[in-house]
Amino acid sequence: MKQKSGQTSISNLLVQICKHRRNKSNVLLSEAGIYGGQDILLYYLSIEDGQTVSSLVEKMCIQQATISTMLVRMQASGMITKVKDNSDKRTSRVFITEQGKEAYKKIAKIWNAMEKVLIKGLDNEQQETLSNLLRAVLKNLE
Amino acid sequence: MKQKSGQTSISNLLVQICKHRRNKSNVLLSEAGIYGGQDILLYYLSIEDGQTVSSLVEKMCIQQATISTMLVRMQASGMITKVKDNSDKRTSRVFITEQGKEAYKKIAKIWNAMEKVLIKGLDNEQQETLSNLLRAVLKNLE
DNA sequence: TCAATTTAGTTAGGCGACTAACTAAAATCC
DNA sequence: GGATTTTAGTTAGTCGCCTAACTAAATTGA
Repeated sequence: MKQKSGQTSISNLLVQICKHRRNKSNVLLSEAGIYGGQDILLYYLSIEDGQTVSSLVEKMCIQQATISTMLVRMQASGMITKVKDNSDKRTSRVFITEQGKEAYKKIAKIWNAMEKVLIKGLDNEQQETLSNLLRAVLKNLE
Repeated sequence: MKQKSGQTSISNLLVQICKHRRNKSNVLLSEAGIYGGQDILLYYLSIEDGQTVSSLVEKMCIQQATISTMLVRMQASGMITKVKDNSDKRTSRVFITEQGKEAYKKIAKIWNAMEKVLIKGLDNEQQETLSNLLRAVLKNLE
């Protein structure tokens, strides 16, 4: 059996979708004063404030180095603050600022809007099916 | 109806999948001596050699600026060559080198391997369903 | 014909993401 | 208790990707 590849593969469809999703998302996020990637960080901080950098790294599935420079920028832009932990002087705890909270409100709206765009025209059953299949794919990658 | 968001949304699943897919892909591609993103360029060149930069930009859905620096690097690493077009001195034509062709052979194998990983455990019908749903999502984004 | 506009690419600078090499602090172990 | 190892983060450097500003060449249009 000849395998699909290139243009027609699921892999390529995913790449295309992510490219477009990211582009659309970035346009909207820039209106909230943040950059793509920072939204996820603010999401996790809004779930639990004052986490360590390592904790965020684990949840966000990114490298320490990535988040490190990201936090420098986000502190500079006033979205978060970083406080050294006294009980363990290696670690820093990250807190979301009021400005960050305001930004996150916009982010939540943007995510909902993005989701609506993505699933436009799909009925509940199709959404469920897609969700299940994507979960299977994700599992395959982990 | 409460909308799904955050962790459980299709948008988030797609982000997760793409992150993992990209990571896995990058590991394999680095063994072929190229970086993520360069594979797609070599793919389009292998389909049609000697294209203009604009032509590649259109197919790859990226900005001229992105491909411009990318081509500088890929010419430096010996994957492609760039030749000024005499009939239109604004344009350059991009050619894949022998080394680039060798790299592409590896890329094709990597893509097939990636596809296999992605769809592991899904039967033909599920693959078809997923493919159709992803196409619908992609259409929603365009 | 010659100025104005469009088109093709490049350069500069910023962000997310990565690896590798590093510092500093905590934990472990002899 | 002191040396070794592990853990937490940072810094430097590379890439892909983007926007904005720029150059140069082709096209259009009065």
